[in-house]
Amino acid sequence: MIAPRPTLLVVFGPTGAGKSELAQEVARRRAGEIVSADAFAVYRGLDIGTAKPSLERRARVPHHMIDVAEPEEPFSAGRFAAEARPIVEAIAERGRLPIVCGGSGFYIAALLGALPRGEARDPGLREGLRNWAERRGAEAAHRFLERNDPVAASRIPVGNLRYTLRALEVLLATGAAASARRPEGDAWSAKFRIVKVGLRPERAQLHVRIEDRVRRMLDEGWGEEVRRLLDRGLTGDSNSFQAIGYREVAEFLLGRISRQQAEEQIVIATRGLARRQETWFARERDAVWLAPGEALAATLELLEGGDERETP
RNA sequence: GCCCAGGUAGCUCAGUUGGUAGAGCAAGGGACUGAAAAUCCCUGUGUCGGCGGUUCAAUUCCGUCCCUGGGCA
Repeated sequence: MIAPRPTLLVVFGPTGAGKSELAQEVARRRAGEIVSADAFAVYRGLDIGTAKPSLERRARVPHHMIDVAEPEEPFSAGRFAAEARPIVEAIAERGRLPIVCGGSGFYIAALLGALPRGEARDPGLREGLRNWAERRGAEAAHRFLERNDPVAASRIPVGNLRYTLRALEVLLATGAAASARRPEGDAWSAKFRIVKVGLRPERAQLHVRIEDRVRRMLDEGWGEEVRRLLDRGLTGDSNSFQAIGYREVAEFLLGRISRQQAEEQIVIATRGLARRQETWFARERDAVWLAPGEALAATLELLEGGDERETP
């Protein structure tokens, strides 16, 4: 007999699949609170372009991990996990249902224990490595990694300079091979009975939804939002500005491309994102996969019985 | 109506001094240990506008027709 564990609902799927709507409805019916797992909704001021839930929605159901960083700040999966965990715990302690909901698979994985302990991060070193690689080339960087951490080098394609430099950063910052670092495991997540729900919309339908959504975002003032960020001095170097669409909208504001071109480019980029998200989530073996239409009823069913009372 | 330039992968185009063709983008698949909406890897048969002709062989040469853009009337 193990101690009853509180339930943690995790909802994921590609952009535009209807995750937020599902989480919102479940939260209302099961006294839940939503912990957003979205790498860009963490930023203040990025609202329309990140499809952030409206203030009305947030007033009805408590949301967390939204607007927790300034747009100039760097953010990371590790920081997300560190900040979201106490929040999830607190929700459960209040006797309410924590619902982690988002499309950033890496963030969800980090929350549940996929990252090794210890940041092994060094921004100064990273910058130095980047400058070095700029002069010596990606091949040289990869060769250097090959000599010092052959296992990591064998897993990283020569063309993926970002991964190569990250492995070197870990190596130089900690003195140990990046490939030797082990995920922390389920030390934290074992505290919960985790119910994973994956939304799997039909591809063609998802594409239509994405088109509609991008157009609506532009109609609803995405341009003004980007204008505000630019006026505030935000540049393309900021992490937050890597969010899909922000560069395109900025280009449009500068008159370099037409609104239609911006819209098309954003739709294409979003489709690519949705595809990569599906690839990422396909690894989730213990998830229940649902079509958006049937998701609410099925999810409530899965939650039936509430927290663990008996173990079969 | 005449002249010129084009009609090649879903799109933009390259190319074949005659031996049935290739890039970018799109699309699809995949990887992903603190930038992750990021980063990277893999996948290219299409009546080479239609029809005739020359040729062992035509998308490539010739003729003709159709379509598109520009110019002249």
